[in-house]
Amino acid sequence: MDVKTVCLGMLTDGPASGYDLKKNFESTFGHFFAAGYGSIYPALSSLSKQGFVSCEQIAQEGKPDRKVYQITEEGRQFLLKALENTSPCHKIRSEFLATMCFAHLMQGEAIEAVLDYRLEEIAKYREMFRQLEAESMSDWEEGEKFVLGFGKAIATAMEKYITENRHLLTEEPVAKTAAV
Amino acid sequence: MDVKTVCLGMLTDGPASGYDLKKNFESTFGHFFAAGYGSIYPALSSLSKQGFVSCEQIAQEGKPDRKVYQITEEGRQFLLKALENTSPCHKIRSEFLATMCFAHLMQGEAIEAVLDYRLEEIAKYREMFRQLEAESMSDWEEGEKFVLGFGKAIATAMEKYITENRHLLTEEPVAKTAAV
DNA sequence: GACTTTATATATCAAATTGATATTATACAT
DNA sequence: ATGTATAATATCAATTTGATATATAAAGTC
Repeated sequence: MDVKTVCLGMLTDGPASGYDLKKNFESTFGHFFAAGYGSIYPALSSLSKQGFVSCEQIAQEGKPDRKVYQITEEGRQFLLKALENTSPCHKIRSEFLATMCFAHLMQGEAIEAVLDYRLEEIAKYREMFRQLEAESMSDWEEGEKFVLGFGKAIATAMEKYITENRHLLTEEPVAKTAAV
Repeated sequence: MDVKTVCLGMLTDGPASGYDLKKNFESTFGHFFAAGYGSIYPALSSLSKQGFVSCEQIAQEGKPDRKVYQITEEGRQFLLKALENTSPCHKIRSEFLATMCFAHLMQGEAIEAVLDYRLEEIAKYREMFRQLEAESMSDWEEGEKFVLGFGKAIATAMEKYITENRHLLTEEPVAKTAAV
């Protein structure tokens, strides 16, 4: 599943512009499947060329025309086929974990700073989840609720693990010859 | 932190060829920071041009020359500077979660298949962690142990969440007008 | 004995993606 | 006044992905 397919999926919820989709990516989707303008706009032109979306151009004063995309029947069929893939991947790209693998080359303070930063980021996620639940959860599909819960569960597990195990990285190791 | 920096970090463990580094990415690193030949080889040539690694070319019969790279003092300095970044990111790209967001467009059986596949993948991870611990953990740096533990904790949390919440996606929702 | 897969080793390339930047106008703060 | 946020598009170099090409030996399978 690429950015094109995800955009198509978002359009099943109603017509939207590239700008609208970007907001979608920023608020919720982006936390497990990121995309920027650099991939959204090319995705929409490509979908348009393939006939999977139609585009209505709306003139505006002072701003560029608003291009509102709508999924077509062919687009819907393509999406349903794409969703039949029973082995979608789940990948992590973590500069955080890569950095921690090299902790032995770092100063204790730098390690602490990295861990603190990660905990802050996790706290931000949790706050975001909390707000989403309070504000707009009533009209969500079950799938979206499942995904939000998944995010919460992982965030909790990460926070717990880091808090309980950070001492492994920052305490001075016992000298290996101590027992001799 | 890009592939170049991670390769440099791996070379602090001793000289290695691109092929060797790829094996490293496959066995452990790849599970949180993937890289293929298409990024490893260009990374090594680039590091070589910058003087961060030196290269010894070893002739072999029947096979291409083996190019063994070694980190230089300048490379080590560059790496240490890169590790001073106190806000390394941790990103997820999950076709799995994206698919689940569109579960309402899917057949119940397809949803089950996707969830089962994910659970199988997690089981594979856990088995890999188990093997790594049994085989080669004694000579690991603390950082590597921390990262392995992190992986295990997340895998456990994902498995638990999916098992306990999959019914949300596959059970028929109660009709919304039932209470009327 | 024939055949297939795995391991050794490099390299390249099109396509996708990232992250930043450009453009232009309104509106709201400081 | 000056900066920042919002609305809206678009482009681009650099990076990364995933696949493919090349060539040989060893090991496993039928």
